[in-house]
Amino acid sequence: MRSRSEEDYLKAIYSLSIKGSSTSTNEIANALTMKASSVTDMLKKLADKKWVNYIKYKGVTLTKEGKQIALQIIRKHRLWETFLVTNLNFKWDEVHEIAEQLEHIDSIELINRLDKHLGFPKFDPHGDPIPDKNGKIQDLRKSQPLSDLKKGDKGIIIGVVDGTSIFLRYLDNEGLNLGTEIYVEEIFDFDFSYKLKINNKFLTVSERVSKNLLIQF
Amino acid sequence: MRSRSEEDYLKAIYSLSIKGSSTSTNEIANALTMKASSVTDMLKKLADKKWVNYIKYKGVTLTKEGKQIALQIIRKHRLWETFLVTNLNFKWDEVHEIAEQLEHIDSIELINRLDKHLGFPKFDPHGDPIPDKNGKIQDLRKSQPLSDLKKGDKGIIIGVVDGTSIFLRYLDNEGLNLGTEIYVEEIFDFDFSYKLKINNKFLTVSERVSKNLLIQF
DNA sequence: GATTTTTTTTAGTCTAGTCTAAATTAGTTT
DNA sequence: AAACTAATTTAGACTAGACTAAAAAAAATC
Repeated sequence: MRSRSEEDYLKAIYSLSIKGSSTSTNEIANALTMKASSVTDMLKKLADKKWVNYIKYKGVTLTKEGKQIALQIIRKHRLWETFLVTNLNFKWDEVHEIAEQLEHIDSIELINRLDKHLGFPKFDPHGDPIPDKNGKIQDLRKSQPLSDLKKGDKGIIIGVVDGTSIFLRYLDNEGLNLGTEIYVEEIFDFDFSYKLKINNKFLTVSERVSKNLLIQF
Repeated sequence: MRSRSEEDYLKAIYSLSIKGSSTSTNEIANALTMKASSVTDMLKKLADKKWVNYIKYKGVTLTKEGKQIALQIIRKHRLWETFLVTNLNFKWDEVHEIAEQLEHIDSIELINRLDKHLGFPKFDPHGDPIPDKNGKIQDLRKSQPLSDLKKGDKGIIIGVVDGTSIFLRYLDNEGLNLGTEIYVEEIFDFDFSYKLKINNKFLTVSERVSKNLLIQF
């Protein structure tokens, strides 16, 4: 069996290894808000269990098995988030902490039935893809940050780059939800802020926000 | 915050103290399959937190606060079981282990929304009452074991005394579900087995079973 | 390439929650 | 009430998973 702690490490290593191959001790420590020495300890244990390839001072990668475990945890996390939003009417910025707990519930049967109950969704409420029971992830929908759009372009919001709670709450507040259609009315040169038209109302967002919003094309 | 272990102890003490007031160290150890010495240790910790009244060698009772916590865990357990059966189509004998995990998920908002989603059920799939958000339990539905019925009596199955998995699986197999209407066709003196009529079919159950099945009257 | 800085590992400590074995208290029997 | 038995507690040990501080290795700078 796997401990909750082990699962957290595997998930973190997976996320960090998406960009760039090998992951460093410090990166992991940072992601989990732990000390580097604790990470070193755990990496040895994970290596013993053949879930990671670990060479002292040289960083770590997931083995096939380790990657598969990480994908299953992400699958659980995203399915539970979908459940919370679509069945229990949570807002998409309220579900992360609860899903962090639910993702460790151990029952394959449970998660497969939940998947079926939700209609085998391919994307979670944040627009992130949900791995299937074999760990396969549907190709990401083609998207680009809002900051790549030009004046006069239009598109639909399908996700965010940085899913922190504060940012999601901001979006919700401004009426920027998944599926919202936007039109670029104007781009201001002096600060690269975007004036958007949404349902015939106008809203100006900062450059920072424009880089965080993913638009389908 | 409460650890999972602490919650398990409080729940066990609650269950054991339903019949008889004070609970002994050994009873708890037995219920949790642990050694008595471990229980003693934990009882001291729970007493420090004012969740139990503990006097060395004299057994233990829950404080008001401890009882309230236990009731909330039982509430979560039974709501999750209801969810698993009514929404995910699990059989009632398959849900216990999963609910044992889910009952420790920490979010009051989650459980209240789940309660609402399920239509504020008063009883779980085993016929056990579900405490409300204030810990109030609806009066048990009036019931008696099948073994108290006489020839010619009829009634509806509304619960079981001993909810072990083997027994529940047996019931399911024989078509004895919650809500099933039964008629006592015959009682055999030599072994006190019951011949029942169910949907115009006949089924004979042992004395043991007859003492475990609760019938509404 | 020698020196300094940063990263990583090692060594040793701590806590929660378990255990075994020994000691103590309570309950029961004669 | 003394002696035995059963229940309970104490004392000491272990593991997982975290930490701090010091040592070692790698990377960066001069």
